[in-house]
Amino acid sequence: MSSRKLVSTIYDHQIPQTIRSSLHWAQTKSTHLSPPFLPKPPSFLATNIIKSYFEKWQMKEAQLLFDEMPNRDVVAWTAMISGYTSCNFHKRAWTVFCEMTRDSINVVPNEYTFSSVLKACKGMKSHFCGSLVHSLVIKYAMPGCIYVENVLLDMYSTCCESMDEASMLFEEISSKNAVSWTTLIAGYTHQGDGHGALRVFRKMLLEEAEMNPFCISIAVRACASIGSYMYGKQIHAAVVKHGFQTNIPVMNSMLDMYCRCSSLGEADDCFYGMAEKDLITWNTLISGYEKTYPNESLNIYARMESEGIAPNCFTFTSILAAVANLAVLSFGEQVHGAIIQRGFGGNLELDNALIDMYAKCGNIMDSRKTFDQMSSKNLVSWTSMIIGYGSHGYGKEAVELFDEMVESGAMPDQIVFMAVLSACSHAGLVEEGLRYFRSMAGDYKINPEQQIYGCVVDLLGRAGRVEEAYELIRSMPVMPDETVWAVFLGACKMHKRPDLGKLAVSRVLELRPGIAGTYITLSNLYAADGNWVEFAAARKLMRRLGNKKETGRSWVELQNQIYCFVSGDKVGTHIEWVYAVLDKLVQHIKDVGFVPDIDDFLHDLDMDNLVHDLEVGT
DNA sequence: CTAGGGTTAG
Repeated sequence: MSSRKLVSTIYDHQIPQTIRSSLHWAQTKSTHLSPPFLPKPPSFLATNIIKSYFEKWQMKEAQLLFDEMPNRDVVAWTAMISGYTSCNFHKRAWTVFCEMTRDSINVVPNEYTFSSVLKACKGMKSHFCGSLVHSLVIKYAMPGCIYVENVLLDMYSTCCESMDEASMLFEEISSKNAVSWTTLIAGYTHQGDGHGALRVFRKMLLEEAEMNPFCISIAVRACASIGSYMYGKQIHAAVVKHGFQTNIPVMNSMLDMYCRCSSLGEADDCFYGMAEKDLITWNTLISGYEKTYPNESLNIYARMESEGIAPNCFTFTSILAAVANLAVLSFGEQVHGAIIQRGFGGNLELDNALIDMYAKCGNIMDSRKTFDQMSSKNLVSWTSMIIGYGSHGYGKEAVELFDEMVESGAMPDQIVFMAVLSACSHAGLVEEGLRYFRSMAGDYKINPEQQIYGCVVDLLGRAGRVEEAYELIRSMPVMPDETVWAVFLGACKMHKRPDLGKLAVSRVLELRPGIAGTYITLSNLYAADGNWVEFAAARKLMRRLGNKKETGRSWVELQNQIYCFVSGDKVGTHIEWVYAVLDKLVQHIKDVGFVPDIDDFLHDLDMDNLVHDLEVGT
């Protein structure tokens, strides 16, 4: 319906069903006006209709009506700005604001206008627009209004790289309220500075500001982000004290906190203690179990379905991650089917999770198919695909995809560089990898982090260029951490360089003592040298640590059955089939000229037992 | 006509 017709229907009292409710609302608000419809429709009536259009996401209708309003006051303008913002059309909201300022003879923005447009700036992540509005706020002598101050705070928190501007502004607010505190804490948390967030939260407690569920839930989220079980537990006590245990968002973030602090038992307690749960509650538990117990994660999902709760995109991304961890292709395909069936096909995050799932389940073709069919891609999409190629040994494809990504205009980050570097490393594309490494600082002004150095050390090390890898470590602008040395250690081991290897071991032990694997490698280095005294000493040290290297497991999926086995397995379901397949594989790799490295195997099994026998004196 | 919280992917 055109707005002209709409206006005439208002005159004719033929109110369409769609706007009857809002009109009714307007009438009850205007009982002092008699008759209810003035010769010209009062601005507030049209404004309320505009508002109700936006609530139904009917932006065209709202705009049409606004365009035909004879007297557009500040309230109508603000309704347009806030309406577009609430529909996530932030740029459009900004344009409306600009139009409004051009009409400044007839209309002057007020605190409502500034609040709305600042929210749009936040949505656009535009520090430029935001500070422009800030200057207008000052010009119109608007500071002092707590609504405007709080949304300015929020805008600076989201649009700035650091929290400096926001916290400065916060200090200047004379009458801070609970919203101001919550906004500041949320700002720190969302920027990944959990410690900063908790510092502010502590200050808030000391100043005895009003405590409410909003603030608690974001503080708990801060605990979760830094993995602080101690603080999380303390805030849990405060939650009980304030009687917030029935608040679902509070308990959801509490649940998430326990999951991220790997206290799944307490997460369970939270979950079962909740009288009321919502979809986020279930999703949080499913995603909490996904990393460590993917099996259990799927069980929880099954329980959720049996209780008649419908999953959403969040649910399915966690489920796909669980399936990817389990690497069970047949299950992954079923989940993919369910996703399409429920109408979640084409969701960006889900497609990214599908790429990852198919790659980890060994079906790189379907990863690529998913990737190609995506209508829009983000960095994660490209990275997932490159990691998939890399782990399948398709270095050339990974490199090509990276170049294609750059051509498409996407801005690479550390992680996607790690992906392409590790793909180069596994495929032996040393020169290509080094070129990418140099381009990071050269073309993209990215300072490589430790993990990038780890990748390049691996790249050189695998290719046998151990000396160059060592030189790279020595030339690093930051102190190499234990992960870099550990990678280097692997290269020393692979290319039989006990001299540099022992150096690497001592660095790893200095920086991160207590990892059994380091001692194993050290002892193997001595074994390769024939130095059995040192070998035994290293093994002894390791045994004293008491922590064992996690057993590596392998499994094959055959006709919808999973057959799981470990090295040296003698028992298991159809273990003889496993060995039959294994024999064929070994024959095949021998045929293509591969010589397996059995050094570790010998030391780990036979020599270790020998040392043990010597120790106990048998 | 205006402000703050909880679950997803590399």
